[in-house]
Amino acid sequence: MANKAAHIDTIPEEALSLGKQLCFAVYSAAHAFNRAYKPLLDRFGLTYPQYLVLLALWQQDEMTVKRIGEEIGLDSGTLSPLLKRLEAAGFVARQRDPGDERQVIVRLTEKGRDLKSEAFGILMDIGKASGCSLEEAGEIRDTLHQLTRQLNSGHGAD
Amino acid sequence: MANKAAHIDTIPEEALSLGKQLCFAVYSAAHAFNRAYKPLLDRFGLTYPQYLVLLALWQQDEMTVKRIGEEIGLDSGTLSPLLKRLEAAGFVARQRDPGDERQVIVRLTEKGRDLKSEAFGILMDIGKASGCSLEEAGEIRDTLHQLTRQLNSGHGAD
DNA sequence: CAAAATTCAATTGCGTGCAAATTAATTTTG
DNA sequence: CAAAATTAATTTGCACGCAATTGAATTTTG
Repeated sequence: MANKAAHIDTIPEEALSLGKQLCFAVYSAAHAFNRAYKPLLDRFGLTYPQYLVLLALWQQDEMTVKRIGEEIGLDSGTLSPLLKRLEAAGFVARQRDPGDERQVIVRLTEKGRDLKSEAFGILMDIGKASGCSLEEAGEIRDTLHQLTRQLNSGHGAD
Repeated sequence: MANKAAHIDTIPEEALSLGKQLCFAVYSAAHAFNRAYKPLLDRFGLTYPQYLVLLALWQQDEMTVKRIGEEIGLDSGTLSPLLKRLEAAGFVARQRDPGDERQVIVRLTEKGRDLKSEAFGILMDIGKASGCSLEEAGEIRDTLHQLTRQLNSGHGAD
C-alpha cells in the first residue's frame, strides 16, 4: 500500500477548498440524489430511507429490524420510528417473533408488494436523471463501495 | 398480472438490489465519511456541516448566509440554527449588514481562524482513512461533481 | 411617491441519523 | 436454578435537511 502522501508539504492551502475535497463531492452527490428522488417518491408518500427498506424487503421479505439495519446501514434508533411510519402507511407489518420475543419481524403487506412493479419506473427515471450509462454507473458504484469499505474499516475490528 | 416489466429486458430484477444501485453507494459512502469525520471533529465540538461552513469561511471570510448556502448547498432553514450554534461555540460572529439590513454577515472569530491550522491535520487523517491517493481521490471527486451537476440540472434554472 | 413584488433570514414542522439510556427477553455462568 | 451478562428493539435528546411560512427590508412599478 504505497501511500503517496509521504511528503505532505505538498498539501497546499488549496486543499482546504470545498471543491477539492472528495468528502464534499460525496456529500453533495448524496444530497443531489435525494433531491432527485424526492418528487418520484412523494407520489407514494415515501422518503428515500423508507424506499431503501422496501428495496431490501423486495429482495428478501420477512426480516428482523436488526437484519434490515445491516442491509442498509442504519441502527434501530433510526429504524424503529421509520418502520412505524411505513406500517402506518400500510406498506409493511411488524410482528414480534414468537420464537424470540426480543425480535420484531417486518414483512411486506399486499400494498408493499404491489409497489415493487412501480419501483422499476423510479429506477429508470433516476438512471436517466443521473445521465450515465449502466457501465459508467457500475464503475462509480464499485469505486464507492471500495471507498466505503475502506472508511468503515477504521472503526470496526482493529 | 405479470410481475415483470414487459419490454424492459435490459433492467432485470437484480437492478432493484441495493448493492447494484449507484445512489445507495453514494448514500453509504456519505455516511461512512460522516462516521470517519465524527471522532476527528468531536475534539473541537464540531459537526461535519459546521466544519463545511468553516472551510468555506477559511477560503473567503465575511459572507452572507445566502452566499454560504450557495457554497455548501444548504438553505437558510438549515443554516440559521447551525450558524447560531457556531456563534454560541465562539467560532463565528453574525452581524446584520448595515448597508442592507436583510442580510446577515458571518465572519470568523479569532478562535475560528485559529482552527484553520488544525484543519490540515483533519484533512490528512481523512485522506489516510479513505485509503486512496490524491490522484485517485481527484478522479472520483471529478466524476461525482459531474454526476451532481447532472442530477441538479433536472430541477434548477432552465 | 405609494402599493406591490421581491429578497433575505429566521422560524415551524416533519423525517432522518446517531449516541446513550431503557426495557424486555434470552443466554451465559457460578 | 438463579444471578449476571448479553441481545433486540424502543425511547430520548440533539443536529441536520428541506418545504413552507413569516417578518422585515429593499426594489420594482404604476
